[in-house]
Amino acid sequence: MDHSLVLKLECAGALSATDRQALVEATRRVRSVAARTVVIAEGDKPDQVHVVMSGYLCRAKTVPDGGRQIVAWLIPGDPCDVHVWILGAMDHDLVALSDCEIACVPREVMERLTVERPAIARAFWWSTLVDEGVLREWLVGMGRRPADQRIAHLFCELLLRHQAVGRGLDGVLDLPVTQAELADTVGVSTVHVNRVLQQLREERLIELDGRRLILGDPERLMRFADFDPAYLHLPARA
Amino acid sequence: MDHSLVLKLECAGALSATDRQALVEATRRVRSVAARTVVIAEGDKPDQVHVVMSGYLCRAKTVPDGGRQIVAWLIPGDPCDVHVWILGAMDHDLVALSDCEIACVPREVMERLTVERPAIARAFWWSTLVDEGVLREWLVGMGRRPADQRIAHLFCELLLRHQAVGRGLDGVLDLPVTQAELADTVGVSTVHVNRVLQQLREERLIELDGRRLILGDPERLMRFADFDPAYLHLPARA
DNA sequence: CGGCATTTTGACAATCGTCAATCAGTGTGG
DNA sequence: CCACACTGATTGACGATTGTCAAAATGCCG
Repeated sequence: MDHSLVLKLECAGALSATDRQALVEATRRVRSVAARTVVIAEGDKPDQVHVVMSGYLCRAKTVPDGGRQIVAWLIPGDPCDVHVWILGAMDHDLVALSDCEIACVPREVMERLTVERPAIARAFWWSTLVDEGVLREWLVGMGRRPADQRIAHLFCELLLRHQAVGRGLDGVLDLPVTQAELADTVGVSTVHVNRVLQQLREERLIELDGRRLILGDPERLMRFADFDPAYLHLPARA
Repeated sequence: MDHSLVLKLECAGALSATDRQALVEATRRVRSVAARTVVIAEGDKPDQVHVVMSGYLCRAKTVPDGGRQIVAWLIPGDPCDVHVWILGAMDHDLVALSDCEIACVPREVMERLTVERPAIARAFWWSTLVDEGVLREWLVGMGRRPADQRIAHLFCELLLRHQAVGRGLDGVLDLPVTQAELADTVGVSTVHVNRVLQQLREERLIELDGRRLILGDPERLMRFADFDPAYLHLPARA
């Protein structure tokens, strides 16, 4: 019981044993990727679907002044770009935030999977709808929440999403990313991220040493961050 | 040649005459809605797809302190929530920004349409992928662009999206919304929106009198806003 | 004319960015 | 083992953008 994609998709509803088997088969071909590798670049037109098996990927857009905005984090179990081939070209980059492993599912395999297995098609639909929900919630954060709440909110989200695929159940997450990457995510300067993290540590809301994030009291952090998990559309907690 | 939904979906590729006809049929039932009406509330589980026929709708999320963040604008031709029924419940409100007309397509009709007509199914897919692209671009704006560029960027986007459905070809858009609603959209205070609008008017980048927006030199505005239309995935300009 | 929503203005404060320097950790070559 | 380089974290001073509060002006509609 440890295949992230299966666990993730089962958040949308139970799958049959053969469905699960088909997903495991489809993701057998795995590629290892070093941190900071650009997996898909803006302008590309990929012909396969990627699924994160371990580590973190992100979606990022670059702005003319050299800045960068990260617009999504992908964790194990997350499929990327289930239907990219419908668009002419990628409008952003897909970049490895940490060392990670990525399964590559050719378009034909993907199409067969969704045509022959309605439960899987539906689950992928669910996944993209949730991705949209996450984007909307991030937008709310950017528009209405100060930087400290935004960062806390991100940590809450990462915890719940990891727990949905059987990780971080003890409140501990691997987080091998730099403060600059957090800054690109929450839309503030590196310096300000640093100050905010210190404050969050000060108030004992988080422990973070550069590669491990420990959330000792998630409920308190969620209250601080004004975090309501509804937008993740996860099944009720066991 | 004036059905917004048909024009919009044909951005994804040409449709056959019978496909177009089917879309016109499906959107025959129209509902008029006054500005500020909540069409679908957070927590609802709607069983029909809406399509904007005239006016503006928005997606909005409310935060505990009473604030509100608008996370999307819907203009004529835009379908909303093509597959909502897959999620348990709406995680945000759908609200009329202006008086508008909305077609209501029952779920069964929608499912028949997409099952029987692959080109239409594909076009709806394209539409949701573009919606995601827009969300990502807004996030970039919130994170990396100052308020004046964000507002200018919004205006550029509205112009191009309208032009894609045959409106605003002369650079003039109806915009019967308040500065407070613009503020909720770009994530700044009403006061600041006011100051920014004055500055944009000062520099002759826009004309705006409360219900009409005139963009006399769209190219200049786009340069100012750092606007790259690629994320809208529109077909090349005629 | 009299409300009412909206826009506009000004003064002041808070959040956050920029710049520049320092500190800490890690890996490499001698 | 140590000097060195390099990346990332931290700190402080200062400034810019933007928020808040409160009031006044404008426009709309009955």
